[in-house]
Amino acid sequence: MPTELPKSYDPAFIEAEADRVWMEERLFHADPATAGEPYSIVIPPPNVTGALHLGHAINTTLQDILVRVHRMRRFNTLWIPGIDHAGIATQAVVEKQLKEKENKTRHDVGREGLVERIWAWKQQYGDRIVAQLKRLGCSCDWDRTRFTLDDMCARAVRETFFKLFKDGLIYRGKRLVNWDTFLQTSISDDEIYHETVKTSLWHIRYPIEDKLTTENTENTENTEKSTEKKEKKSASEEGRASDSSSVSSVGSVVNSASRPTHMVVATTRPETMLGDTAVAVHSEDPRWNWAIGKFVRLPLTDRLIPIIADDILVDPKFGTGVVKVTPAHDPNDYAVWQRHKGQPDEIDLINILLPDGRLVEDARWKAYAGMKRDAARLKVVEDLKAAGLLEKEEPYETQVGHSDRSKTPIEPYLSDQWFVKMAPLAEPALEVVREGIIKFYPSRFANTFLDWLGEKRDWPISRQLWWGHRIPVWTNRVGYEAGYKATYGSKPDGLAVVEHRSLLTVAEAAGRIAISRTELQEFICVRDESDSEITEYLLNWGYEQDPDVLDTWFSSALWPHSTLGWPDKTPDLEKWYPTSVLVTSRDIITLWVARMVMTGMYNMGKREGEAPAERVLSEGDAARREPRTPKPPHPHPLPGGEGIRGRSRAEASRLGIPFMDVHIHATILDGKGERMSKTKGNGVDPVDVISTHGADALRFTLTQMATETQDAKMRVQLVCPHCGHQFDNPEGKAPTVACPACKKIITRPMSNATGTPDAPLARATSDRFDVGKHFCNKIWQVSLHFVMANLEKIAAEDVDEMKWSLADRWIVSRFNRTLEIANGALESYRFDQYAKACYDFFWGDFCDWYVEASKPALRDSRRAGQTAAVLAGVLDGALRLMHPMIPFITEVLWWQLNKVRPQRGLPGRIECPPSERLIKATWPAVGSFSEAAEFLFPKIQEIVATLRNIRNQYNVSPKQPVTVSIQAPGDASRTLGENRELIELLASCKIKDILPALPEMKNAFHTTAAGCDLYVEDLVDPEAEKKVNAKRCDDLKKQIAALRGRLSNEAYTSKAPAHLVQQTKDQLTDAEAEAAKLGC
RNA sequence: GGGCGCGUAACUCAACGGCUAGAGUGCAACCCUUACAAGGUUGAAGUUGCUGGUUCGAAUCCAGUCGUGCCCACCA
Repeated sequence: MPTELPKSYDPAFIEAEADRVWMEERLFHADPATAGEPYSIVIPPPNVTGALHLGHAINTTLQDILVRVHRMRRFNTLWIPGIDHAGIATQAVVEKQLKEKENKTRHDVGREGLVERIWAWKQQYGDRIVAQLKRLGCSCDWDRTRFTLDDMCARAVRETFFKLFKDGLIYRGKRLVNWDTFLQTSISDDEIYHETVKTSLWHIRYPIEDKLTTENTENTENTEKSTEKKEKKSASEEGRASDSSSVSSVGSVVNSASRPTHMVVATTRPETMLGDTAVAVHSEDPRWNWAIGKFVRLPLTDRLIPIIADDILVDPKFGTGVVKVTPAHDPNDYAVWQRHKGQPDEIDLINILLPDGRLVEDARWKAYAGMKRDAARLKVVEDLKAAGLLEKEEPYETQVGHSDRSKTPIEPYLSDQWFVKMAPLAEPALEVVREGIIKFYPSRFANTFLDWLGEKRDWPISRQLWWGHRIPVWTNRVGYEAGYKATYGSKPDGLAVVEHRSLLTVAEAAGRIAISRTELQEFICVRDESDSEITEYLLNWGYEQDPDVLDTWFSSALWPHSTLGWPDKTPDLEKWYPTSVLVTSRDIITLWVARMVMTGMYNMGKREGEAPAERVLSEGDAARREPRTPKPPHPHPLPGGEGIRGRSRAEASRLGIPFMDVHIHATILDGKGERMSKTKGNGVDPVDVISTHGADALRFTLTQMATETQDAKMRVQLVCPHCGHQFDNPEGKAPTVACPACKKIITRPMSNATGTPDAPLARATSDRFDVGKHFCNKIWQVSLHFVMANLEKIAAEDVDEMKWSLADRWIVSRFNRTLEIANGALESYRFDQYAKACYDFFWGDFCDWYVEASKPALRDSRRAGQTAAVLAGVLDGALRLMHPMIPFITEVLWWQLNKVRPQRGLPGRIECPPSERLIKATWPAVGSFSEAAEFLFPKIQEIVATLRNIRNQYNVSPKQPVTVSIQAPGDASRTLGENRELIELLASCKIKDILPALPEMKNAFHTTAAGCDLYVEDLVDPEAEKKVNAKRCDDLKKQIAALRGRLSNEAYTSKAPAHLVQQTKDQLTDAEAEAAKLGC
């Protein structure tokens, strides 16, 4: 470090210095062998797709605060950083780039080629993210940086998949995916945008037939199995239908003569009727419930499909009350199919589309086979018209989902996917949150978790992508024989097949593979990626690895234990799992938090014997259980050495839960109240803010904004790269704008914009961060140029509290009070309160009052020594207190303080054990208070404020001292007398007398403060006096009236707490006394 | 449609059911006072969205209502 620190606050210098030392001395590095209770956090891994924005900045700042506090509290603290590979988003970005730069598709470069390119891209952008985190001051253990697609995570993924597969929790099933018929791939929900499309709503007649005709025409159905089912079904439905008509309410029985002969359904996609397998009505709709169990003849196909009841799908008040059901091509209808599956009224599922959007070749709709969707739609409508089955066609506007990538309409498309069964995994996860073993802060977010997980919807985990963890399942898609023949040139004989089977059995028993079979296929999950013996063998037998990859959340779900080395029993895992807290934003409670709890418990839970993952809470648990909604604690100290929480770590460890607390923090919004995101282009790069305000200012401001309920809105401004002018970011999405000051063109910092020589890239920032910058400046100035400058001049002497002034005792007590508030705030994740406590203390108490009070004392050789000691002790404590929030400035000031005054500390009040580096210093302990000083000093503040007020009212020049006499009751006059000099300095006045009784003061301005009479000489102006005092009198009168009213209310005096009643009485006495003095 | 929030000074936000509802910014006046003009002192600024209820007492709790935001499900 250079010997000379810059005179003015220079964040860039400070950040570089502190960062260099922290890195050189590896002070973020954690070692499991070190002593201390474990404290650990895993970072929510940012997506590698883009640069970080302020949302990430608040998230990581809060984590860093917790990490640094615990490091100072002597926990063995680890913060693991990392990045998420972000499946589809990343692949899409690279594919887009490929198209733009080389005009190639992914098929041109092939699977390996594409993945290689994505890795290269990842390297660049991953490094950028890490660099951003470092600039923010995140004290992550960079040696442990993980990536969700690195080898370590891959092993955990592989092992988890294998376990789930073996336990029968992974299965193959059909699912409706969002299918892009142009790119022929499924896409995620996030990549769909909805567009309003003008189309028609077609009303189609479906003729009703009863059961008799059914059996005659059933032959048109193709599979023998379904005929069999249908007959059974029809019979049972018949029973049910008659049941319902006899049971249901008035109006359900309709005269059969009036019954219609057809049903009318409305649709915007008429071609899908070819895949209809039912029509649904509401079971209590009197218009239709008589028809449940009967059939309709599906036009154009001549198929009979059942009329079923589905009260979830059908809203009887909407439209005709009849809904066509096309399970293979509509998500709601698919849900109907699922609901009725295995029930007596089970229905079929018919796919009519090919991956390219043409209609499947099928005897049932020969006329349309091979046609494109839109052509088929036209022809279906035409044919219905011709058949007289089109009731009407009306214009209609609807929202149609489009693929963001091909801009073509999405088709819901049925395909084979892998799923994880949720029920067995979800139940234990629900339990630990219900029981408060995992706690949410704020607590209301537990509901989000519970509601979502409570649905236990199976989790589709396969994605038709190339970027991700490939599904480790090999399938004999082509049958053994063909594959075997392709490899060995002949069909396998019986012996070979038997040998093959037994080899598989042996491998399965050895835990190398797991097998599941359907009638048509065999699925083999290979446990170890490096087990090439098995995989080569399988390939030779004609097995193929599933081409899909896993949902990116599958690897994220394992993050807390995979990053610590699981499945190995590493020292890291032993030491730091479960992690202490998860800090994240509310939008991924379901996608991420819930899944981490499930997989954590599944992989890490210690099951005794055969006991299932579910557990029964013991009595001990119940005793330890705390109320679900704890009130934010008022100042109280952190519990001693047993962690920031009182819950048992051992229990959490046994259950395998990934973290004990979940803190959901506020969301950062732009000036319009919209969430910051890359695609919207309203994200602000924290590094830009660091360049304009400094990292500490950024962190302080974000901490202050981290309230419990309110999201943080901030107006975004651009900094012109030409002239430095700062102006509001104009609305709209134009990539460039003109600077209002110099009129030159600049590029807006949107997504990955880089700017051009003509239009350089602007920085985005916000004047909301001024608070932090001003605060840091204040800290710098007072610490370096006042406190330390004085400490250099004044020799250290032993602390002797007997020599302390009122102000000395007061500031030390205030420090401890602040520390107590900060501890309570941090314990309940109320970061805003922590920031406010620091700010109020440092600026409001220390700078505004104590520093001023110390000035006369520092000039007095008898008092200078003690005052210097108090200044040093308080500054020491304050730097420790604020370091987690604003680490750079406090660290650099700390070094200087060490030089200037290496030994400091106020025994029993503020202990200051020395430390070379602040990051390694201890967190202060709450020392004892001075109640008397905290009572008396504010009286002086009040008198000073009143005198200042009078000066301003009278427009007295600051250079012109006024003469003041104070009449104060006995004790008070002694205290005031001791602080005469202080009052004189702060109020710029000259005090003549401070006495219990003053002679009559005729030529003086009279007012009151803190129960004393103040007389300001030479300011005699009855009008002005009246004006100044009139307002005070008004207030007093109102107050007296209110207090009297309260006391005369018997309900109040009898029901309100005694201390409040007493307080009211005291206030009344004081107010009346003051009113009397002022002659109100 | 379901769920969760929010509505307090011109702006951004605080405020365990209990002192005259606070702070920062902005605004006004005065001050380059020997740490700091990125500063200091003082001041103005509020029917706590609206209506009703519970209570000795409501910004706070309850009901309704209007406005607004987010998440989820989305209409044949």
